[in-house]
Amino acid sequence: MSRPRTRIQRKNSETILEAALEVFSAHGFRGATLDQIAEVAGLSKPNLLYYFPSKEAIHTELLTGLLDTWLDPLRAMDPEGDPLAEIMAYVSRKLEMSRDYPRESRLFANDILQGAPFMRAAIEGELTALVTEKSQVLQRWMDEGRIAALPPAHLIFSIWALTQHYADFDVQVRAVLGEGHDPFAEATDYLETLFAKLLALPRETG
Amino acid sequence: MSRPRTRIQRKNSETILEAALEVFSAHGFRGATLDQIAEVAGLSKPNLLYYFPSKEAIHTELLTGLLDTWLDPLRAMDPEGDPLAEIMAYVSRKLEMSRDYPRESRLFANDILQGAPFMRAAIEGELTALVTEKSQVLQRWMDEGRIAALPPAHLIFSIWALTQHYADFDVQVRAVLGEGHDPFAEATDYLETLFAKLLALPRETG
DNA sequence: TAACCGTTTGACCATCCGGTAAAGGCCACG
DNA sequence: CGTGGCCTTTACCGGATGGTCAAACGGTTA
Repeated sequence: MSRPRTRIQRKNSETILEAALEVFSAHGFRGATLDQIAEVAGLSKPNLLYYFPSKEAIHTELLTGLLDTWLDPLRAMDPEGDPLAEIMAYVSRKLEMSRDYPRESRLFANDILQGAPFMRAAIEGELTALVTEKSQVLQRWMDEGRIAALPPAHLIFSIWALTQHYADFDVQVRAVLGEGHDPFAEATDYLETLFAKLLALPRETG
Repeated sequence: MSRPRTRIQRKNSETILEAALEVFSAHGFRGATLDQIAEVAGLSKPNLLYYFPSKEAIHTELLTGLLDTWLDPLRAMDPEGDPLAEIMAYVSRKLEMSRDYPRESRLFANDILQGAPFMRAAIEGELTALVTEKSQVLQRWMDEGRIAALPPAHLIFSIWALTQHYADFDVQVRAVLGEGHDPFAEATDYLETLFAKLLALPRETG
């Protein structure tokens, strides 16, 4: 189903993947059922299996199809740009992803939490390669004295952790903050402050 | 089974809960099966159900039994202590929990990720109360000018996010870092730097 | 209009899984 | 050393669930 031919195939495949995202992200792979996905998609279960060979195939296509999108913000970090601005923009984009695409965030989180049974290959390949590449950029910026010197990989981890937390642990964040808070608006300010302080060059000791 | 009477009851209940922690944290509630837990525990499935009334009862007892332990590091933050030292100690303890009790971290993460079907009450009650209490302590420290002024709840979120990341996303962290790294040792240094910079009082503008 | 082909569905199957029943084993106590 | 009661197991049940199949549907084309 990777190359849908007819219009109806394209439409139904998309409908199914959208429904699958909804259900898989909310219940995990094992916790999701084809019946649930079928209901959300407005299709019958055998009809799902006309478009995809199995439950696992739907899940796999979802993950692989979304991975690129998920890594785009990091890819967009420009080695020729201004270091601080590039990193802040990356944090900002990543937090927007958490706000606008929390289901995708949870989908990935579910898998990685359980030892990445589905994403292991992508993590060890594509993702590690990208982080390695961008770590070198960060390291160069640090060597050039344009941002504070820090372990680049851990800097990236902290960006992931802090931004994805607001998507993955949304219920907890909202419960703790209570009514009358906009978690993402507050997080935007807070993370901007945090990374500004973290990356600022240490003052000359006088 | 909350009050085991005989020695054998106590032992088997503990064995079951230990096995359940192993299996639930690795596969989530729905992904775990009683047969898996029974196998890990070295008991038969009906035997599990002699000690606990249902799969859900095992899961619930696990969660409630571990919640207090999980919140202990935050509870231990002393309002009368030195602000920076207290917070740094909290970060340190929380990271140690991630290192020494990753299964517990994943158990909670699994539930919250999926909307906290099991922990919702505890999150809205106990956890929110504790965070509220400690937020006031942090706010006072900020008002007294002893640490940088930041939104207290978000400060706590960032401690959770950054420390738990190393437990919950362990496979990803290790894949990205590659061989020859000690994620937790490096994280200790990195997070110490991060929070030191974050909490440092802004210099007088000269 | 008839026939072809992509699409949809109702009925069904096999397996997995949480849970039950009842018989048998085993230990502690008298 | 026997008996009562705690513990364990074998066999099994019923519902949920992933997946199959063949028939039916419907739109496009000759």
